[in-house]
Amino acid sequence: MKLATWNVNSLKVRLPQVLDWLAAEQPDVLCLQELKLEDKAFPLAEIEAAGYRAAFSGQKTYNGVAILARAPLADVGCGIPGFADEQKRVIAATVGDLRVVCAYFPNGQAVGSEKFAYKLDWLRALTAWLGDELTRHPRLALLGDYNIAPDERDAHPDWQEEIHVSPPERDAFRALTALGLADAFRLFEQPEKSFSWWDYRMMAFRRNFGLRIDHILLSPPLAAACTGCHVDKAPRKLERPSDHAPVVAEIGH
DNA sequence: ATGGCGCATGGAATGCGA
Repeated sequence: MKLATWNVNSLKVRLPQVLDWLAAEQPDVLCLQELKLEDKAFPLAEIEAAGYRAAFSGQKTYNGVAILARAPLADVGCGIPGFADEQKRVIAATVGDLRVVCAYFPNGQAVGSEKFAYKLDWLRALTAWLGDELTRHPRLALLGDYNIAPDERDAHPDWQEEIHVSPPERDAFRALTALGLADAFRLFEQPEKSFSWWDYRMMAFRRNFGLRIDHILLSPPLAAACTGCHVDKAPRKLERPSDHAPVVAEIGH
């Protein structure tokens, strides 16, 4: 079974790339972030024609998340229960015996800003909810754009900003793994300077000036069955790419 | 210190992302 996550930075613009990628990679589950479109504009017909079903929660201009899956999606929920938020950042669904949570974590803008405080509040709420969710669903995967580079290896040495690498953000990431969730990427040997996002500017992709901020966290039974995890840089090389690349994890039976 | 690119909105210039 193949699980994947991809921040597409506008599903409207990236739909042809998403359809090509689905056809080529045949994931069982693909989580999308930054749809940047309202639900009425979601390209459901095209995705169903590609052999996938979809659960989605979108809004105009910003945010927006979706789970695409070959199998039916059950028990769909949007947002973090008990955390009032107009920003569409979380969607969860059960696919077979798997609980899939797709999340677009807040950017945070700058350490100490209002948006940074929101990021930390959001992370606290997410972590508390997932603690509950794990008791109900032992086979759980949290996929998405975390906007956190968990440790030193996950940021280019020349990354100057504090955002995405600050101690409070990394503490919040560790609070998630402390629930028992494993970073699928780090279950395996990986090339040095493996990243999942590269700025559009400064020829960042060509220089591999990036961050690893897109992650797949797996609960213990899934981590035990995980046979591989990698970043697929191919879509980042296309014309008009998203600034993020897909991350893929393979799970055995 | 700033902008640099791309996307959205709206129909130019601005906000935002990371």
